[in-house]
Amino acid sequence: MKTAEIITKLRENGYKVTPQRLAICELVLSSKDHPTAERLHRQLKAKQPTMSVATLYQTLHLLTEIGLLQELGFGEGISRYEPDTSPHINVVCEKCGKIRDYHDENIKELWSRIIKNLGIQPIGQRLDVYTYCEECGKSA
Amino acid sequence: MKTAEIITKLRENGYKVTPQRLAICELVLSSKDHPTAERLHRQLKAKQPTMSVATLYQTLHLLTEIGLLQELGFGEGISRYEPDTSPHINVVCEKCGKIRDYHDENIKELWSRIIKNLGIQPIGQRLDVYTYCEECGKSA
DNA sequence: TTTCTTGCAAACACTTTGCATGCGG
DNA sequence: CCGCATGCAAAGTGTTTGCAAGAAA
Repeated sequence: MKTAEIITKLRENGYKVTPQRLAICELVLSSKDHPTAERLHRQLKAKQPTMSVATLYQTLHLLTEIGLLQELGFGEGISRYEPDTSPHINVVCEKCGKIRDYHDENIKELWSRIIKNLGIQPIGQRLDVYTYCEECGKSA
Repeated sequence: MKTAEIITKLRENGYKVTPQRLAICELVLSSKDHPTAERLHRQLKAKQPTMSVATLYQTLHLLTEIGLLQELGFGEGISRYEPDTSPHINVVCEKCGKIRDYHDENIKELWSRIIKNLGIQPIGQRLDVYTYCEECGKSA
């Protein structure tokens, strides 16, 4: 997502555009590896040393609010953030916690059929599959 | 799950059978409404006033470990516990947090396709749909 | 100028840990 | 009797809040 689009989205939803918000948005919306808040904060501080966790969390929440981000809560109080909000499968390694997104047309089709049967209007979804990734599988 | 079965399961996995563990197991394994640790603790204390949170969490973890329970982590550090570990959909209300399980034949089909297409042996899954439940939908 | 946002620190909620006592097998 | 389990309280972790100062529109 381009910076210009982000600015538009923020303004559309009544949020002011600040350097902090832009930095957070650009980082998290382009990330492919489901970062934690802690890691985002660490990366952001490298560029803007005064970046506070309060601002980070506040921005993550507003992005979730306007549908640009999904928060994936795991046990042990850890949340990871994911910019891909379309229906797909999160392949999660139970050992190292790595997450890989998996898109498949067949699965999407089947999923929409299930949703239709359910007879509700979903505002989001989360499809996790827990497994051991290749590296962890070998050592297990 | 019957008490006798629980005892067998615990022993099979090398865990001692204590009154606390039995009480926790009987409560959580028969619960249909995805309780939080806090609510379980409150209910357990009514019967056994000395029941500690430490024991509760330790037991919840061992049940997860031996596959009798699934921990559903949400944002904000809240976990809910679910005794149904078979593939099904958690219909979660975004407003009140209520969770309803949904079983559907297509889910089995979805599940087997995931296994085939991904070429992995999953050790668990989590399928959430976020929506507004009937009561909350009306007021929204 | 007005309102929203920031950054800091303190507060918070939930969960885990350390350790002495106690019970299961 | 040995070793794991319990209960308590303290520590820990990740997130949220209150508030004064600062920036966006």
